[in-house]
Parts: sequence; structure tokens; C-alpha cells
Amino acid sequence: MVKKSLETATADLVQAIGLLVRRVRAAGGVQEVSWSQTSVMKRIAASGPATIADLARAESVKPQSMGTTVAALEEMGFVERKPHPTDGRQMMIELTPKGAAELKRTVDAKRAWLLHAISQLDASDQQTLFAAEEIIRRLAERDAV
Amino acid sequence: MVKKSLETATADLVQAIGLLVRRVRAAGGVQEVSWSQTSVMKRIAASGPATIADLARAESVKPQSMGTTVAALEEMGFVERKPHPTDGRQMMIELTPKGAAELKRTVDAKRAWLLHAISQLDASDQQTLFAAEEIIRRLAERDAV
DNA sequence: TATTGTTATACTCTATAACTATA
DNA sequence: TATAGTTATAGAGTATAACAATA
Repeated sequence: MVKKSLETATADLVQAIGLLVRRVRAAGGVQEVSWSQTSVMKRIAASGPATIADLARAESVKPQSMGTTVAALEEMGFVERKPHPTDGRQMMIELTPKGAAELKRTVDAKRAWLLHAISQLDASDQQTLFAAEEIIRRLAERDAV
Repeated sequence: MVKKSLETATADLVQAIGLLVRRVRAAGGVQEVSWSQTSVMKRIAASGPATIADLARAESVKPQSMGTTVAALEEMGFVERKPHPTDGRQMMIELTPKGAAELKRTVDAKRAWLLHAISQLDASDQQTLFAAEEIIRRLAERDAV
């Protein structure tokens, strides 16, 4: 096979990711917690309470969008807003015990299909996939403003 | 490092993909052609004219959603609807020369950031990423109805 | 009856703009 | 002035429901 150009390979990667995202969505049915919401909960669980602005930067969305995401999580009782101890403008977003429990059910119905599909890959493919995960994460965090 | 469970690794992969998708979107600014639209054009370019129903199945969306996507591409002059030769119900979606030209500009402004980021990875990381692309594509095509 | 496609409507995620409160 | 957050509004992408035309 002729080696793809970097441009072609990148375009193919973007397409493949889009296909997988839609495939997972199609398999998901009604979702209690969205990808964005889960990502925020995972982040708070890993790094501790954070402000809306911090979360927005980390997740590459605008603060207004993160406000919506956090409000939805708050509505479900998965996070709480606490006033910042010294800066009256900021709100610290904390994970509630209910949110931590929700997060523990790491793979919810939405991701059951993907888990099953990955579990049927051979060990080598799984290894490649999870090695790529680390690279994808590094790319996503590149130049995060 | 302790080996992650498959559940944890899958959840981390989902999060990483979500982060990258948002990161690319944030870098993109105004986009002429969306991920979904590009994916459809790539598919027609690779496999030839297809019906709305075929495209919907392949892209894991509902026919109504694919109708919207195709209508947008048609509006931009990138695809054309042709009546099916024998089945009066079906419409064959074909790529126009304008669409093919658009597709050749494989990496548009939206993906320039990603191309640049990937170009700065070392060769080994690039290889892992593109090996994963093939696996991701296989996953996405699994059980496609 | 089953399939293809269209139209109408709604929901999720994110964006921009305009505002208030605090630093 | 600059930053953190909120409220209002809009757009893209997808979904469900109801329908018409054809097989």
C-alpha cells in the first residue's frame, strides 16, 4: 500500500472519529449523562473542585457553554456550587457523593455497546487503541488556552 | 502503573475523543463543511453514488438526518440528486466536480490545527495514531444496521 | 405491507452578545 | 479595566412523528 500523506491520514482520522461518535450515539438510546457532562465529572473527580472558567478552558468550550453543562449536572444532583473562599466572583464546582457514585458506573448504557465491541478486539488492537488514547489526550490538551 | 480495567480504559478513550472533538471545533472558527458533510462526500467519492438510506446506515444516523445533511451539500453545489434508474422512490446522491474539488482540499481551515498538531508528534506516535484510525473505523462499522 | 424519502417539530451542545457583580 | 458568571438568543446536528409515493 502506498503511504498516505499526513493530510490524507489526518482527514481519515477525523472521519473515523466522527463515524465512531455517531455509531456510539446511535447505540446509546436515551442518555442520562452526556459525553460532555461525564468528561466534566471525570475531571473534577481526578483534579478536585474547579471553577466554571477552568473547566471551560480544559474542555475547550466557552464559559457560557460550561455554565449550561454544570447547571445540568447540578440539576441532577451530581455536582454542587460552593462560593470561592476568597474571590466572591468565582464558584467552585464540586462532585457530590451522588455524582461520584454515578461516575463509578463508568460505563453506562450509552457506552455498553462500545465496551462490548472493544472487548472483542484482539489484545494487540486493544493495546494500539489505548496507546492512541494517550496521544489523543495529549493532542486535545495542546495549546489549550 | 497498574493496568486499567477495560471499562476504565474505554471510558478514558471516550473522554479523550470528546476532548479532541471539542478542541478541533474550538480551533475551527467558521466552518464551510461540517464533519458529517465531509464524511458523506468522502464516502461517495470512495464508493460511488448512494441513496439517502444507504448513507444514513453507513454514517449511523436516521434517514431524516441524512436528508438534512445531503440538502446542505446540495445547497452548496457539492452533490446532486439523480433519480434512481429503476426504483422511483430512491434518489442517487452523486458528487459534483465542485464537490470533488472541495474534497481535494482535504484539510480545510477547520482541520489545519489538527494537522499541525499531528505533524509535530514523533513518528512513533503518528504511527500509533494512524494504526488506531483503522481500528476505530472497524469499530464504527461494526453491526452497522 | 414494506421501503424511500420529505416535512414538521424538538432536543442537545455549543456559540455570540449583553449584562451584573467582584477584583 | 479585567475577570467570573448569568441570561437571552441562535445555529448545527440529530431525533421522533406523521405523511406521500413507490415497490
